[in-house]
Amino acid sequence: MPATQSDTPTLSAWETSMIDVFVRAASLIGLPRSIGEIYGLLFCTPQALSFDELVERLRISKGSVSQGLKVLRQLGAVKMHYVPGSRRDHYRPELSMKRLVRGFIKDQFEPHLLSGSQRLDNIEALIQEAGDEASHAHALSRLVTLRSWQQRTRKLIPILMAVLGGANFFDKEFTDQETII
Amino acid sequence: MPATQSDTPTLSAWETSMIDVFVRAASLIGLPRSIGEIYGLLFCTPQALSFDELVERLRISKGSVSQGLKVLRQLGAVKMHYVPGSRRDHYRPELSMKRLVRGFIKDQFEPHLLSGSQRLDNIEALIQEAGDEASHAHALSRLVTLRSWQQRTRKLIPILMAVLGGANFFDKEFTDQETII
DNA sequence: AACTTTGTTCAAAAAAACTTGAACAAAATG
DNA sequence: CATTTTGTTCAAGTTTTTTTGAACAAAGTT
Repeated sequence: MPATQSDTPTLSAWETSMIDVFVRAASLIGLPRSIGEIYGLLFCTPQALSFDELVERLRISKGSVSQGLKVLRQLGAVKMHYVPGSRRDHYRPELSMKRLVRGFIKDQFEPHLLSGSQRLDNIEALIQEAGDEASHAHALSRLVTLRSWQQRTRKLIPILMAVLGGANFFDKEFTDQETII
Repeated sequence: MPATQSDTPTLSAWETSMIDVFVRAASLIGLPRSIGEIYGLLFCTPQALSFDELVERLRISKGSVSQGLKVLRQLGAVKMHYVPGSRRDHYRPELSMKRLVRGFIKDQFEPHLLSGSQRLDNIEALIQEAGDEASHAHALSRLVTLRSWQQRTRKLIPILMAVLGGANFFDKEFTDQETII
């Protein structure tokens, strides 16, 4: 098979299925399909891939790849990888579950928790201002519940990270260059 | 103020803000606005509310309320509450964070984990069938990574529930009828 | 400096998700 | 049994999100 300069090898069956897993996972956590595809292909591929290779192999637009990589970089889900002799940026997937989860929580979760605290203070003020004295007690007690949920969520995150970071003897990966922590 | 038979009291400022918190929380976990509104209003209100009261006070369609309550029931986020002398179904919010989280995980998370296992087995078969012998090793090692992520997620869930269920001395609620566990 | 390569931005198009409301079913009432 | 009450279903309409691609910027080459 004489390869002309730009024949894009189509995705193999197993690659398609594995990418599909990431597309579903992305949608589960509220990220668009294209982001799942990009991370998925990087995950499947032994070498770092360039912008153009992602565009060609996935057959999605440059715009989608550009925005997708931007989000993935923010999340810490991909790392840029210098390839000598190439001017293009190359990308590798982050393979540590702990770092992936931390990135997601830091970027998508904690901001909401924070702004949440201020919102609850605001609500407390509104309850005080409200005319209806009779229902103050109930309103305030619900506010207490809400604050306790917030606080518990905050305490949960470090525990989660500790469990993910702890002695994970069951998932060493010996065949990869990367150390999976 | 002579109340005619169907004057709908508009939502107070604090109710609106508190409902807003739930609308945001809903969107964070991928649920539609209307579901956040319904749960939010139930959360704000001392008494159980009927279907019609939800439609009227939130000013959303019967269809939205019907579908929203269906999802909330599935999640275990609302409970039906019998009100003597009324033919209508009445609803109360589930106030236990543990139960809310469990309902969400059981309904939205675990199914994906399960189907995930079968998908990975499928991918393994596809890798074996694939012609490209050279990349088998890499593909299989990535599959191992994926399985370890799955397994860790599965182990995480009981820990999460245990932490939520454990001695949570800081969030007792004394003023409500319900026991918050 | 003109040209090429590489990647970003953003307005418009396309797709997906959500909401509505009218038609319908189920059960209670008279 | 006809009628009313209560709630569900679903096709069509609306809104939101995602994708595209052409114009643009930045930096490297000749």
